[in-house]
Amino acid sequence: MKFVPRISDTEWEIMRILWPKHPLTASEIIEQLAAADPRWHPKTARTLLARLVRKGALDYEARGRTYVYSPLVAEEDCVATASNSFLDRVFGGSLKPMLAHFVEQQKLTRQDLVELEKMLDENPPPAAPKKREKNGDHRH
Amino acid sequence: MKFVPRISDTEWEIMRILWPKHPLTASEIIEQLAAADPRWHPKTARTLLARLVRKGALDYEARGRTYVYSPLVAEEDCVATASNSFLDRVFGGSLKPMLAHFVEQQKLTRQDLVELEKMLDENPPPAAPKKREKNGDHRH
DNA sequence: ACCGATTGACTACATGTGTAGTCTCGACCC
DNA sequence: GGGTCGAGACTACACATGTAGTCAATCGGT
Repeated sequence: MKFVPRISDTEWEIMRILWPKHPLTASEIIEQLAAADPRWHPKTARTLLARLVRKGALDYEARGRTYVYSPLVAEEDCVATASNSFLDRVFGGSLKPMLAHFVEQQKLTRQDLVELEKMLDENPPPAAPKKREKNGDHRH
Repeated sequence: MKFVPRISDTEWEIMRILWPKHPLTASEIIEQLAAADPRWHPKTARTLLARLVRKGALDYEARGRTYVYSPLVAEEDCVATASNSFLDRVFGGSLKPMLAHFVEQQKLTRQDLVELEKMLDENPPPAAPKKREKNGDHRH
């Protein structure tokens, strides 16, 4: 149960830039954000970078006069946390209704299912499957 | 593209009580919430009910001296919205990485996949598949 | 050496969210 | 009929979030 800070919607966009490639300077990050969506304001991005650092999601290191940023938290941990939280919130924690939803939405094709089965073949489940920690204790 | 208000984490817990069975009085709702998690404070629940009404997610009707609440928005619409938003945020909008994630987490068994295929058999995809609206325009 | 551009630091601010308290009034119990 | 209790109305308040502005130092160019 690694610690992952709570990452907000817009903050995710920044993390998803840094996970695949880092370290990056603020301007490099801002450039990528703007490329994906020109509505990004540089100042907004810088604020979010600072917040992510404060939260412990990113770290930076001075390189000359500027900083280069890198993730402090692993993508897979954040993804797992966000997925569990989504699952609990929207589908009461059970996976099958979620999948059923995507099948109904025609987002999921037979081809996808075949590929997933192949993944299972390559990734055989261990004897003792991990159990998921339910209920994210959001109240204090 | 039905309108669905933004529903917060805790508000979801209330919606998920009302969707399967309604109308319900505030006390009935509070009772169910407390049964699931005794940390729920009645006042908190009432505040959320009021907010959901203000947002247009719920409606109420006086029954004697109290109100009975019912959803104004369909569960499937809210689920679809939340799912798309989650998918965009965490997996950049693509379903397969998400499923891959759940397979890796051993949350998804071969049995599940078989059942999904059965669903596909019963629910054959139409000739022209719906396309998903990307990008939730969260900036102003 | 001076000027403008850039960088990070700090500030701002409306709105949303989680959590709950106070206030008022009518209903019900003696 | 007076007290109590529960319902709903309104208020509170800290923290998060999206969005950006101001300020001061500095770097690079001329």
